[in-house]
Amino acid sequence: MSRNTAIEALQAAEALCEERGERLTPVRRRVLELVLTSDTPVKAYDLLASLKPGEGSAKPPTVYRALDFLMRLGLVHKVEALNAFVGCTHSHDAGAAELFICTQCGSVQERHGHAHNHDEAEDRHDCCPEGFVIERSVVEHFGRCAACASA
Amino acid sequence: MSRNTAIEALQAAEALCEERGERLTPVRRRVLELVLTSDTPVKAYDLLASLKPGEGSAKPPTVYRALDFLMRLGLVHKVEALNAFVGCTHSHDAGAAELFICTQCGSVQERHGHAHNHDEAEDRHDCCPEGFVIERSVVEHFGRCAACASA
DNA sequence: CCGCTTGCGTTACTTGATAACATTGCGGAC
DNA sequence: GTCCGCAATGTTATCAAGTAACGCAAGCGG
Repeated sequence: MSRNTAIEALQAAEALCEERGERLTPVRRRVLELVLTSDTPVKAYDLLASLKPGEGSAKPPTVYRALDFLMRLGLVHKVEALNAFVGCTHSHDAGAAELFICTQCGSVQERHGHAHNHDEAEDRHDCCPEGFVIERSVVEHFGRCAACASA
Repeated sequence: MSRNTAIEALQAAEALCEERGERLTPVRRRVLELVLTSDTPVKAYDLLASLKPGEGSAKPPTVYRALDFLMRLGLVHKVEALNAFVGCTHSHDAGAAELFICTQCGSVQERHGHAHNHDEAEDRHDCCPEGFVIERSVVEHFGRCAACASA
């Protein structure tokens, strides 16, 4: 993510926390910043390593707690197939996110919508087992982004 | 998966290996059997534990190698969000699998199709970032199956 | 018989994630 | 102001997931 976009996203995150009465503490802010400024998904233990240089502190729970918080607010998403995390700059009330991850350059693009019986339900029941009620969806596409595909 | 379905799937697996010139060795067969006879996704280390009772053998690589083989043949799928594995009884030439996992009873149902630019490409490019070429998709829906939802 | 490939055993280690408990700091009740 | 309680963090320890690297043995082709 570009530096400026990251800064805007950080400010948006502050605003969101303010609005929701949540606290964007230093650790959480730092973790969010690290995720946002990376242009590829970030691993939890890389975050851990990036946090340390200050002192000897920063153990796994620190990172995972921050990530849990950020995910709860929809500020970051986990890429399940990579065990890694990406920043999210979309409005957080959209439907389930759909991720497109380039296996060559590592870039990630996010799209929304495409809900089955999530929101608009509609006539997609031919896609869902009869009676199944979706609560959470994981949709991750791996391939080549436009730039890498044409290279 | 019901006992009989599992037996049929095992026979189908044997046939598939025969046809492809692949070897369904004892370890591989045993792992497939364990995955098929479970009615919920199975964790690698549970498989490991299930394999042991014979002797002291069976270390992680044994299980992961068997699982890699079975995935390569499309006989099992990995549920990325759970780090667990499920058996697959579908014809293996279908498009990307779409999994529906009940968070209450753990049952998994599989559907196919729904390819973006995978096979039929068509007019779904409004769903994909322009120019993105999908190679592999992970689609996992979590919620309540019909039985659990109505309970 | 030789050498190659494939599968498996084994050791050791890295990475991913969480449980459980101690500590701190802030805000409200009084 | 003091005390209580809670949310966040620190800390220790451990479990779970996955892989690298090496060696051996069986099968097969020449």
